[in-house]
Amino acid sequence: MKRKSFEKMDCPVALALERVGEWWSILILRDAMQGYTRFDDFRQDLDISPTILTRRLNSLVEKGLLERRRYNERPPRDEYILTSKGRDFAPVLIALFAWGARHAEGRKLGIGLVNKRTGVAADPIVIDRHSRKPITAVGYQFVATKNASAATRRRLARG
Amino acid sequence: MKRKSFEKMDCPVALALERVGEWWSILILRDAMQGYTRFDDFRQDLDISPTILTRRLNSLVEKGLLERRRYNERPPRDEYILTSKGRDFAPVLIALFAWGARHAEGRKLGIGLVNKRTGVAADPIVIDRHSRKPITAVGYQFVATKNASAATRRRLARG
DNA sequence: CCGTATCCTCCACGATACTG
DNA sequence: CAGTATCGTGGAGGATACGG
Repeated sequence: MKRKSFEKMDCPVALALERVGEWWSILILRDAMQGYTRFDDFRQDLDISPTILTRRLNSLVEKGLLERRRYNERPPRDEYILTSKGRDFAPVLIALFAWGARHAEGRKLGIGLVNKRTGVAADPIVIDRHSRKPITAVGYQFVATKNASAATRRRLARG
Repeated sequence: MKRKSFEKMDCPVALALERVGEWWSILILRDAMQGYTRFDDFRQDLDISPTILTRRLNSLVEKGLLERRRYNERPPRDEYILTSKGRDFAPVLIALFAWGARHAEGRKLGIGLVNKRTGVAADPIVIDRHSRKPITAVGYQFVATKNASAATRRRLARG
């Protein structure tokens, strides 16, 4: 049988799960936050089959988390850009990152949130107390890095 | 083909997804944070088939997010309690809650994070700046409520 | 009340090949 | 480079019945 839809549940958590879609979508969003925009970049980074990447990309566009933007007319070339709805998903990724890093038992991960350009590590969870907005994940790399500072490592270990 | 495992990816986000398991697991964790502990409570609240509930519960126990605790010997009765690893997942649920509430287009949800005992609403994302620890979700109800204050509603709408 | 056993269905995902 | 087409599969999830 088809999986029961969470759509009718009166709970934002269930709604969110329903609307994001599938597991791959979350990793695609992660990549998008790092600045990935093109099909083959996603494909290579995720090691995902092109078929399923097409499906997930289309689904994310449909659901309003990504938007397709034509950047070349002949031949037609599209790139996939985060919408504000998609960017709003950053806190979820940050929370997942923190949990995954903290409970990566048996894994020797160099961990850190690193700005790709500057190489500077940031806290995985930083909320501006006044604006109540989380620091956006755009520009930060969610992948594990070998050169995370000891301080960052300690912060992550503490949660 | 079997879905590719995220286990070998060197990214805490992928690891987290792999270790949580399936979609139902996340809703089960949500319920557990509300204080649900027993099989039939989960089953009724989620409207999930008993077969799959058993599977997901066992999986969460295996993965160390829940622990089984016998509370009655004859007949044998178990309840499912969040471990610290499971409790650490609260920020993810809070972030999912916030995102889902904010982007519940076309849904008229009374929204709020409400303490079940006191009925007091809380911010969906509140991080203590000094301890850097998010307020635990235990004791708070993630379900949508009709009586969320206008202020809470506005906070949620702002993100 | 708390599950397990059995059987079934569907779809997310994969492999591969091919096109503008 | 950026996809689509085709075909196949495993496992998550479901229905139902049964048992301690």
